[in-house]
Amino acid sequence: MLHLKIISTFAIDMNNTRFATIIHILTILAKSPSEWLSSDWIADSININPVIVRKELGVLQDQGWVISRKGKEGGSMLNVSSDEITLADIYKAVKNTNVLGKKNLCPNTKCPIGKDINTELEGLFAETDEIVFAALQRRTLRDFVGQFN
Amino acid sequence: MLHLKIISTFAIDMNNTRFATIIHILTILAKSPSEWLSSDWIADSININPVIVRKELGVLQDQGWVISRKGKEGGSMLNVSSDEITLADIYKAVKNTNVLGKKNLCPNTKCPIGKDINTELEGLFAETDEIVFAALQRRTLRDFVGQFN
DNA sequence: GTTAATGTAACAGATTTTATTACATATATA
DNA sequence: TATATATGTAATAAAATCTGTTACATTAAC
Repeated sequence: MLHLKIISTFAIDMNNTRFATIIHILTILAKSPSEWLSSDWIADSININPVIVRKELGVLQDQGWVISRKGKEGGSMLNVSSDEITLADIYKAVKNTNVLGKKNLCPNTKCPIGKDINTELEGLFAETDEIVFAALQRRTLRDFVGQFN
Repeated sequence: MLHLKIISTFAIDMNNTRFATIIHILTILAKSPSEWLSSDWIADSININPVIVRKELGVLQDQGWVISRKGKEGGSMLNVSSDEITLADIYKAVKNTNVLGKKNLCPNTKCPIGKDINTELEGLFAETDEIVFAALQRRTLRDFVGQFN
C-alpha cells in the first residue's frame, strides 16, 4: 500500500514512446517495400497524430533510411535493406540521455562525495549505454520484422 | 541546425535523476558506516531538497538496506554491507519502465503490424532490461564506493 | 519540556512528452 | 493549368511526469 503510493508518486525511466513509435514506422515500411505509404496511413496503424509520424520520418530521413516524396501519390518508403539497420542504430537515433537517467545537476563540490560523484556516474552511465548498444547491435530491423506474419 | 532543432523538441530516455540520487545517498551512507546521518546533511551534499532524500530513504528502507531513526540524534545508516547491494538491485529499486521506453498505448488492432507490435516489443524490451540487469549485477555498491577517496 | 530528527500529505512549479492546428510547399494527374 | 493530396514545419496547447516546497504530525534524546 505504502509501496504502491511511492511508485505512483515517483515515476522512473525512459518515459517516452519514441523507440516504439519509430520501430513501428520502420516495420510498416519494411513490410511494404517499394510502396509510398502516407503519414496518415502509418499514423492510423500506430494510433497517433500524423504530425508526430512526419517528424519521426524526418529523423529516419536524416539517417538515410527513408525517402519521402511530397505531393499527390507521395509518401515514404525504406531507402535501405532492412538488414542494414540494427536495433542499436534505431536506439541511437532516438536516444539522448543515458540508460540510467540523468546525473544530478549541481552536487555540492565541498562534499568529498558530491565533488566526484558525477565523474564516477559518467563512467558507469557510459558503460551501461555501451552494453545496451552492443546487445542491440546484434539484431537488425529485418530480424524484428520477421517476427510478424 | 535542423537536427538540433529536432533534438530539442524531442527529448528521449530515462529522464530523471533517481538512480543518481539514490546511489549518491548510498555512497554517502557507505562512507560513514555506523553513523546516523541526517537527511538534511545528505541533501546538502546532493544539493536537493531534504524531503526528496527522505522519500528515497524510504525506498531504501523498504529494501532493507537502510535503517532510520527519528528524533534528536536520529538519522539514517546502512543496514547491510555494501557488497551485498549490487547496482542491479539499486536500478531495480528505482526503475519502473523499460530501458527502451514505453510501448505505444493503443495501436490499431485492425492493422497486422499494430495488432502484434506490443507483443513483439514486450519481448524485446524485457530482453534489453535483462541485459542491463546482468551487467549491473556484477558490480556492487562497494565497488562503486571504492572509486572515491 | 525543549530540541531536533523522520514521515508524509498536499500542493506548486518546472520540465518533458504528446497532440493539434494551420499553412506553405510540392507533385501527380485530370 | 487547376485540383487534389501529400510532406514539412512552426506554433501552440494539453497532458503527463518530475522536482521542489510548505506544513505539520510523530518520535526520541537530552
